[in-house]
Amino acid sequence: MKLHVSPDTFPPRGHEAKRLSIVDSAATVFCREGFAGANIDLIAAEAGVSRQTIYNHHGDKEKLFVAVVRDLTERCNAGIFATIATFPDLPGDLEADLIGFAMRLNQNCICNRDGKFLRKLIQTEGERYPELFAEWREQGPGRTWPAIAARFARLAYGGYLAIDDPDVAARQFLGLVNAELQTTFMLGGSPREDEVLQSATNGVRTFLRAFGKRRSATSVEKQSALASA
Amino acid sequence: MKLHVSPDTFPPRGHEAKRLSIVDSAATVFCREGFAGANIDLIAAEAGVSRQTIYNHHGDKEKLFVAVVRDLTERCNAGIFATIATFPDLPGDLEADLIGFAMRLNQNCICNRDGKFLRKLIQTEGERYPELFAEWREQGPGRTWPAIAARFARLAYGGYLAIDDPDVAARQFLGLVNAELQTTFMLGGSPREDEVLQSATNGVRTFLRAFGKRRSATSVEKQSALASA
DNA sequence: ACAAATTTAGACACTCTTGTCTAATTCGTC
DNA sequence: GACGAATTAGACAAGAGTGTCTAAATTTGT
Repeated sequence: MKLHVSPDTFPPRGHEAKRLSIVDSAATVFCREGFAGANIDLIAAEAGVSRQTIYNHHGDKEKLFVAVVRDLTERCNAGIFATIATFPDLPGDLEADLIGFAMRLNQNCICNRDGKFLRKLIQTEGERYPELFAEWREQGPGRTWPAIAARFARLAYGGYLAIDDPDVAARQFLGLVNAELQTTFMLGGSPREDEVLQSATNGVRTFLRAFGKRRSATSVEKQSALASA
Repeated sequence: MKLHVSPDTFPPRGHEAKRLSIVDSAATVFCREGFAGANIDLIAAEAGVSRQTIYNHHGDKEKLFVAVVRDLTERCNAGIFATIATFPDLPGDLEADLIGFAMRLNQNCICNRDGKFLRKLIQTEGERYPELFAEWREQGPGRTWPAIAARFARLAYGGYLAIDDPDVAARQFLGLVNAELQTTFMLGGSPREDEVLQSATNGVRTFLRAFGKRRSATSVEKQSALASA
């Protein structure tokens, strides 16, 4: 009698797989509808799970929401630190290397599913859960920005850049590299890869016009415009 | 018949005054609670109006929301264009003048009540009303960004700046000037004035390191690093 | 002061959602 | 194959919110 109608998904694998599936679907729905607009039945349907299972796992709509944010924060942070590890400490072509770094950061941490969702949840529900998002602020920007700043400081110390304040430079790097994506980010969309590349390229070029030394032998051509002053 | 030149002086009671009060309170509540979480009774209470009056004026929760966004877009745009009119076309001290412009833009258009609310509504409900926010995109960034770019182009033509692409430069100017306010913006907060000034100052300095000519006599020191060629 | 228009408070029907409960079914594991 | 744990569908109570309606009170124009 019981006809298990699960058209797209695999049959229930295990206990943890179900938990993951729930948090995943919850993230999707919370982002699309907002906390108040999100519907537990919809989350359950999207996760291919009965409503009761959600309550068994998380107890409460609010607890589920907190679990979603914690999960996203953790995964995003891991991604960012993994990407920071690829920062070019000994650049061959500084411009190309920084563009590559910016692209990895955007594609793997900011424009991907987790990054988009976390950003949206912070924007929409940040004021309602001050302690939760204060935690994000400490764990996220509070740790990643200094880490990026340290890498820029190392480049400056190595003679590749002329930087006064590495913290300011790091924030400005991020601002420049994302300068052309702001509107898309606001509306919750995902920029196409060529848009990301365009923004990163323009951003890095301006960054290097401000902070670059013509030292780094390989990219002499790019610096020539600067030198033509 | 209703052609009265009446001196609609006080806020207390009037037909239009009530309409304004409703839209105002609705903006506050929609921003705080999101569309789904917003409660008509709460809006009515906050506006000092009965629930029925809201339905008389706007007919519908959704129509009320649209009225709020249209209202905010219009007022914000007016503010931005008014501020663009103060752009320094013939700068005395370029750095100081650009910092002043950035401060006016931030304080009067981005960090003020209307700007904060509009930004939040776009972020939270943008995906649910594609046509409404497409309209905003055209009327807002679609018109203000080129206007700012034109001003930068004029500065470049006047020999004050070395800019390749004025549109890119304009977006990067905004990105730099707000680089240190991103986290605060995300969480829906209002940065303190000294934070805004700090970000604007740092942003403009970097902008001028990238695009400035050492022409502008007053800020020679900052350009010296660049000039060390 | 009078009449028309507007606003108000409250009741109301209706829908939707949360979270609980139960009994049947399925899964994991031995 | 069998047993305990997890999952399921469905019904359910309780609460909240929207939008309508009405009769009374208030404001507004003349």
